[in-house]
Amino acid sequence: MRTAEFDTEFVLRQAMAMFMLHGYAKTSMQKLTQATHLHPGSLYAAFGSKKGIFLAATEQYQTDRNTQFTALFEHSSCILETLKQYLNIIVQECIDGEATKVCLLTKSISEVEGNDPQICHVLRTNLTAYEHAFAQQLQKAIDNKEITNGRSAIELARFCVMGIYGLRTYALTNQDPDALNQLANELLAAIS
Amino acid sequence: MRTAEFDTEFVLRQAMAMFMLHGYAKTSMQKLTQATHLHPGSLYAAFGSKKGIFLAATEQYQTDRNTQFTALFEHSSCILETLKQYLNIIVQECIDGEATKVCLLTKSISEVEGNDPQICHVLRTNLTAYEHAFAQQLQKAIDNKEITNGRSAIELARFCVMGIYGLRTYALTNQDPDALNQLANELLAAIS
DNA sequence: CCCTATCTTGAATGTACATTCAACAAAGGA
DNA sequence: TCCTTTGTTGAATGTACATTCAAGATAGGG
Repeated sequence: MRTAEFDTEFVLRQAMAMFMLHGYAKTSMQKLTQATHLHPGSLYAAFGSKKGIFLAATEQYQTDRNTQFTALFEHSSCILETLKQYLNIIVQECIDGEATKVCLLTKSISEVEGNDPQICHVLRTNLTAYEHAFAQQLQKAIDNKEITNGRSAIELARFCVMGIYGLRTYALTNQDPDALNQLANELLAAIS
Repeated sequence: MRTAEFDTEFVLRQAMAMFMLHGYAKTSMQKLTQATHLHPGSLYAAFGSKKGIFLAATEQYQTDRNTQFTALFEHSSCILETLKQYLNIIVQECIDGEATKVCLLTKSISEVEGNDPQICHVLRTNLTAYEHAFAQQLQKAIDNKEITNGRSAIELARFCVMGIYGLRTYALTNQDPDALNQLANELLAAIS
């Protein structure tokens, strides 16, 4: 027998970074072998194909993001305050992040839409789960009476994720921190 | 002498559609020759390279979009009402458009960001011009006293385009017309 | 200590791509 | 009419890619 030598999480996080930086199509197997320090054969043995690597990286991304989200909101007494923190983190990622400037899921679904229904379906499922995670927190805020505008948690969650998608895209056109912070504040104001 | 036989606008609009459907990287010269009914040599004689074709298509896209925008707002007596119409058009494009589901500029800048500074710069410039066009209309609405919330036209325009970017991205995850229309209404409410 | 099952290595393979170019066609001036 | 200039054609070129695979390495069981 012989056991695999590499750390799957490390490999997937490196791959993830490549896909976020260069997109799905322009991330070559060569870039992936360099970033992961694995040879083509090992990557193919572990993940089957470039698409397999991408889907595994996507899953790792979702896991990591979900951990971060849960940690932030888990013991929050004021949901709106925590949401504000969350938006600030995103703004910061947009300003000084290299890979984290983008969301792997939205960047990829935009690239792949109409070309690969399988990848699209996985990405859509993950993004819908993200929306639901927001809805859950916003429901708590409604129950709390932090939010009293009569709009449903689902409705607010949709607006929230739409705002985040827009904010990240807008940041590609304008990196001014003041503008981005103002947008984040306006988003928060629009749901409270 | 001999004169060129093709219609540049037709060629660029066909190319545009290919780039919107498949993205920059996955639009091969073969797809472009098929869509434009031009042979590689003619395309290269006219535009120099694939990048040249893309940049020319981008310019045509901006021209077409600007014509549409201007036509809609030119003789508008109620800016907010016209803005509502504009958002409805976008929602409709998201629902039943094939190529028009996406904005060529945002889709491309998201794909190409970090890989091609030249293309990025052109796209950023065009998207900034788009934002300014909004600011101009919103300034009219402020002068009109249609909008009296004290926020500047620039600020409102930023929020507006961010919302549109987000709406288009959100539509890739959820095609439900009710959800999209509601988001459009909430966006409008957030700026009035 | 050796054997075998599994992992690693990286050169080889075939394909798809962007780009070039030499041959051909047309059009207008001389 | 013919000649020159410009447009058109599409096969040929070299490159970069995803994927494969045979040879080598390693670890644990017998």
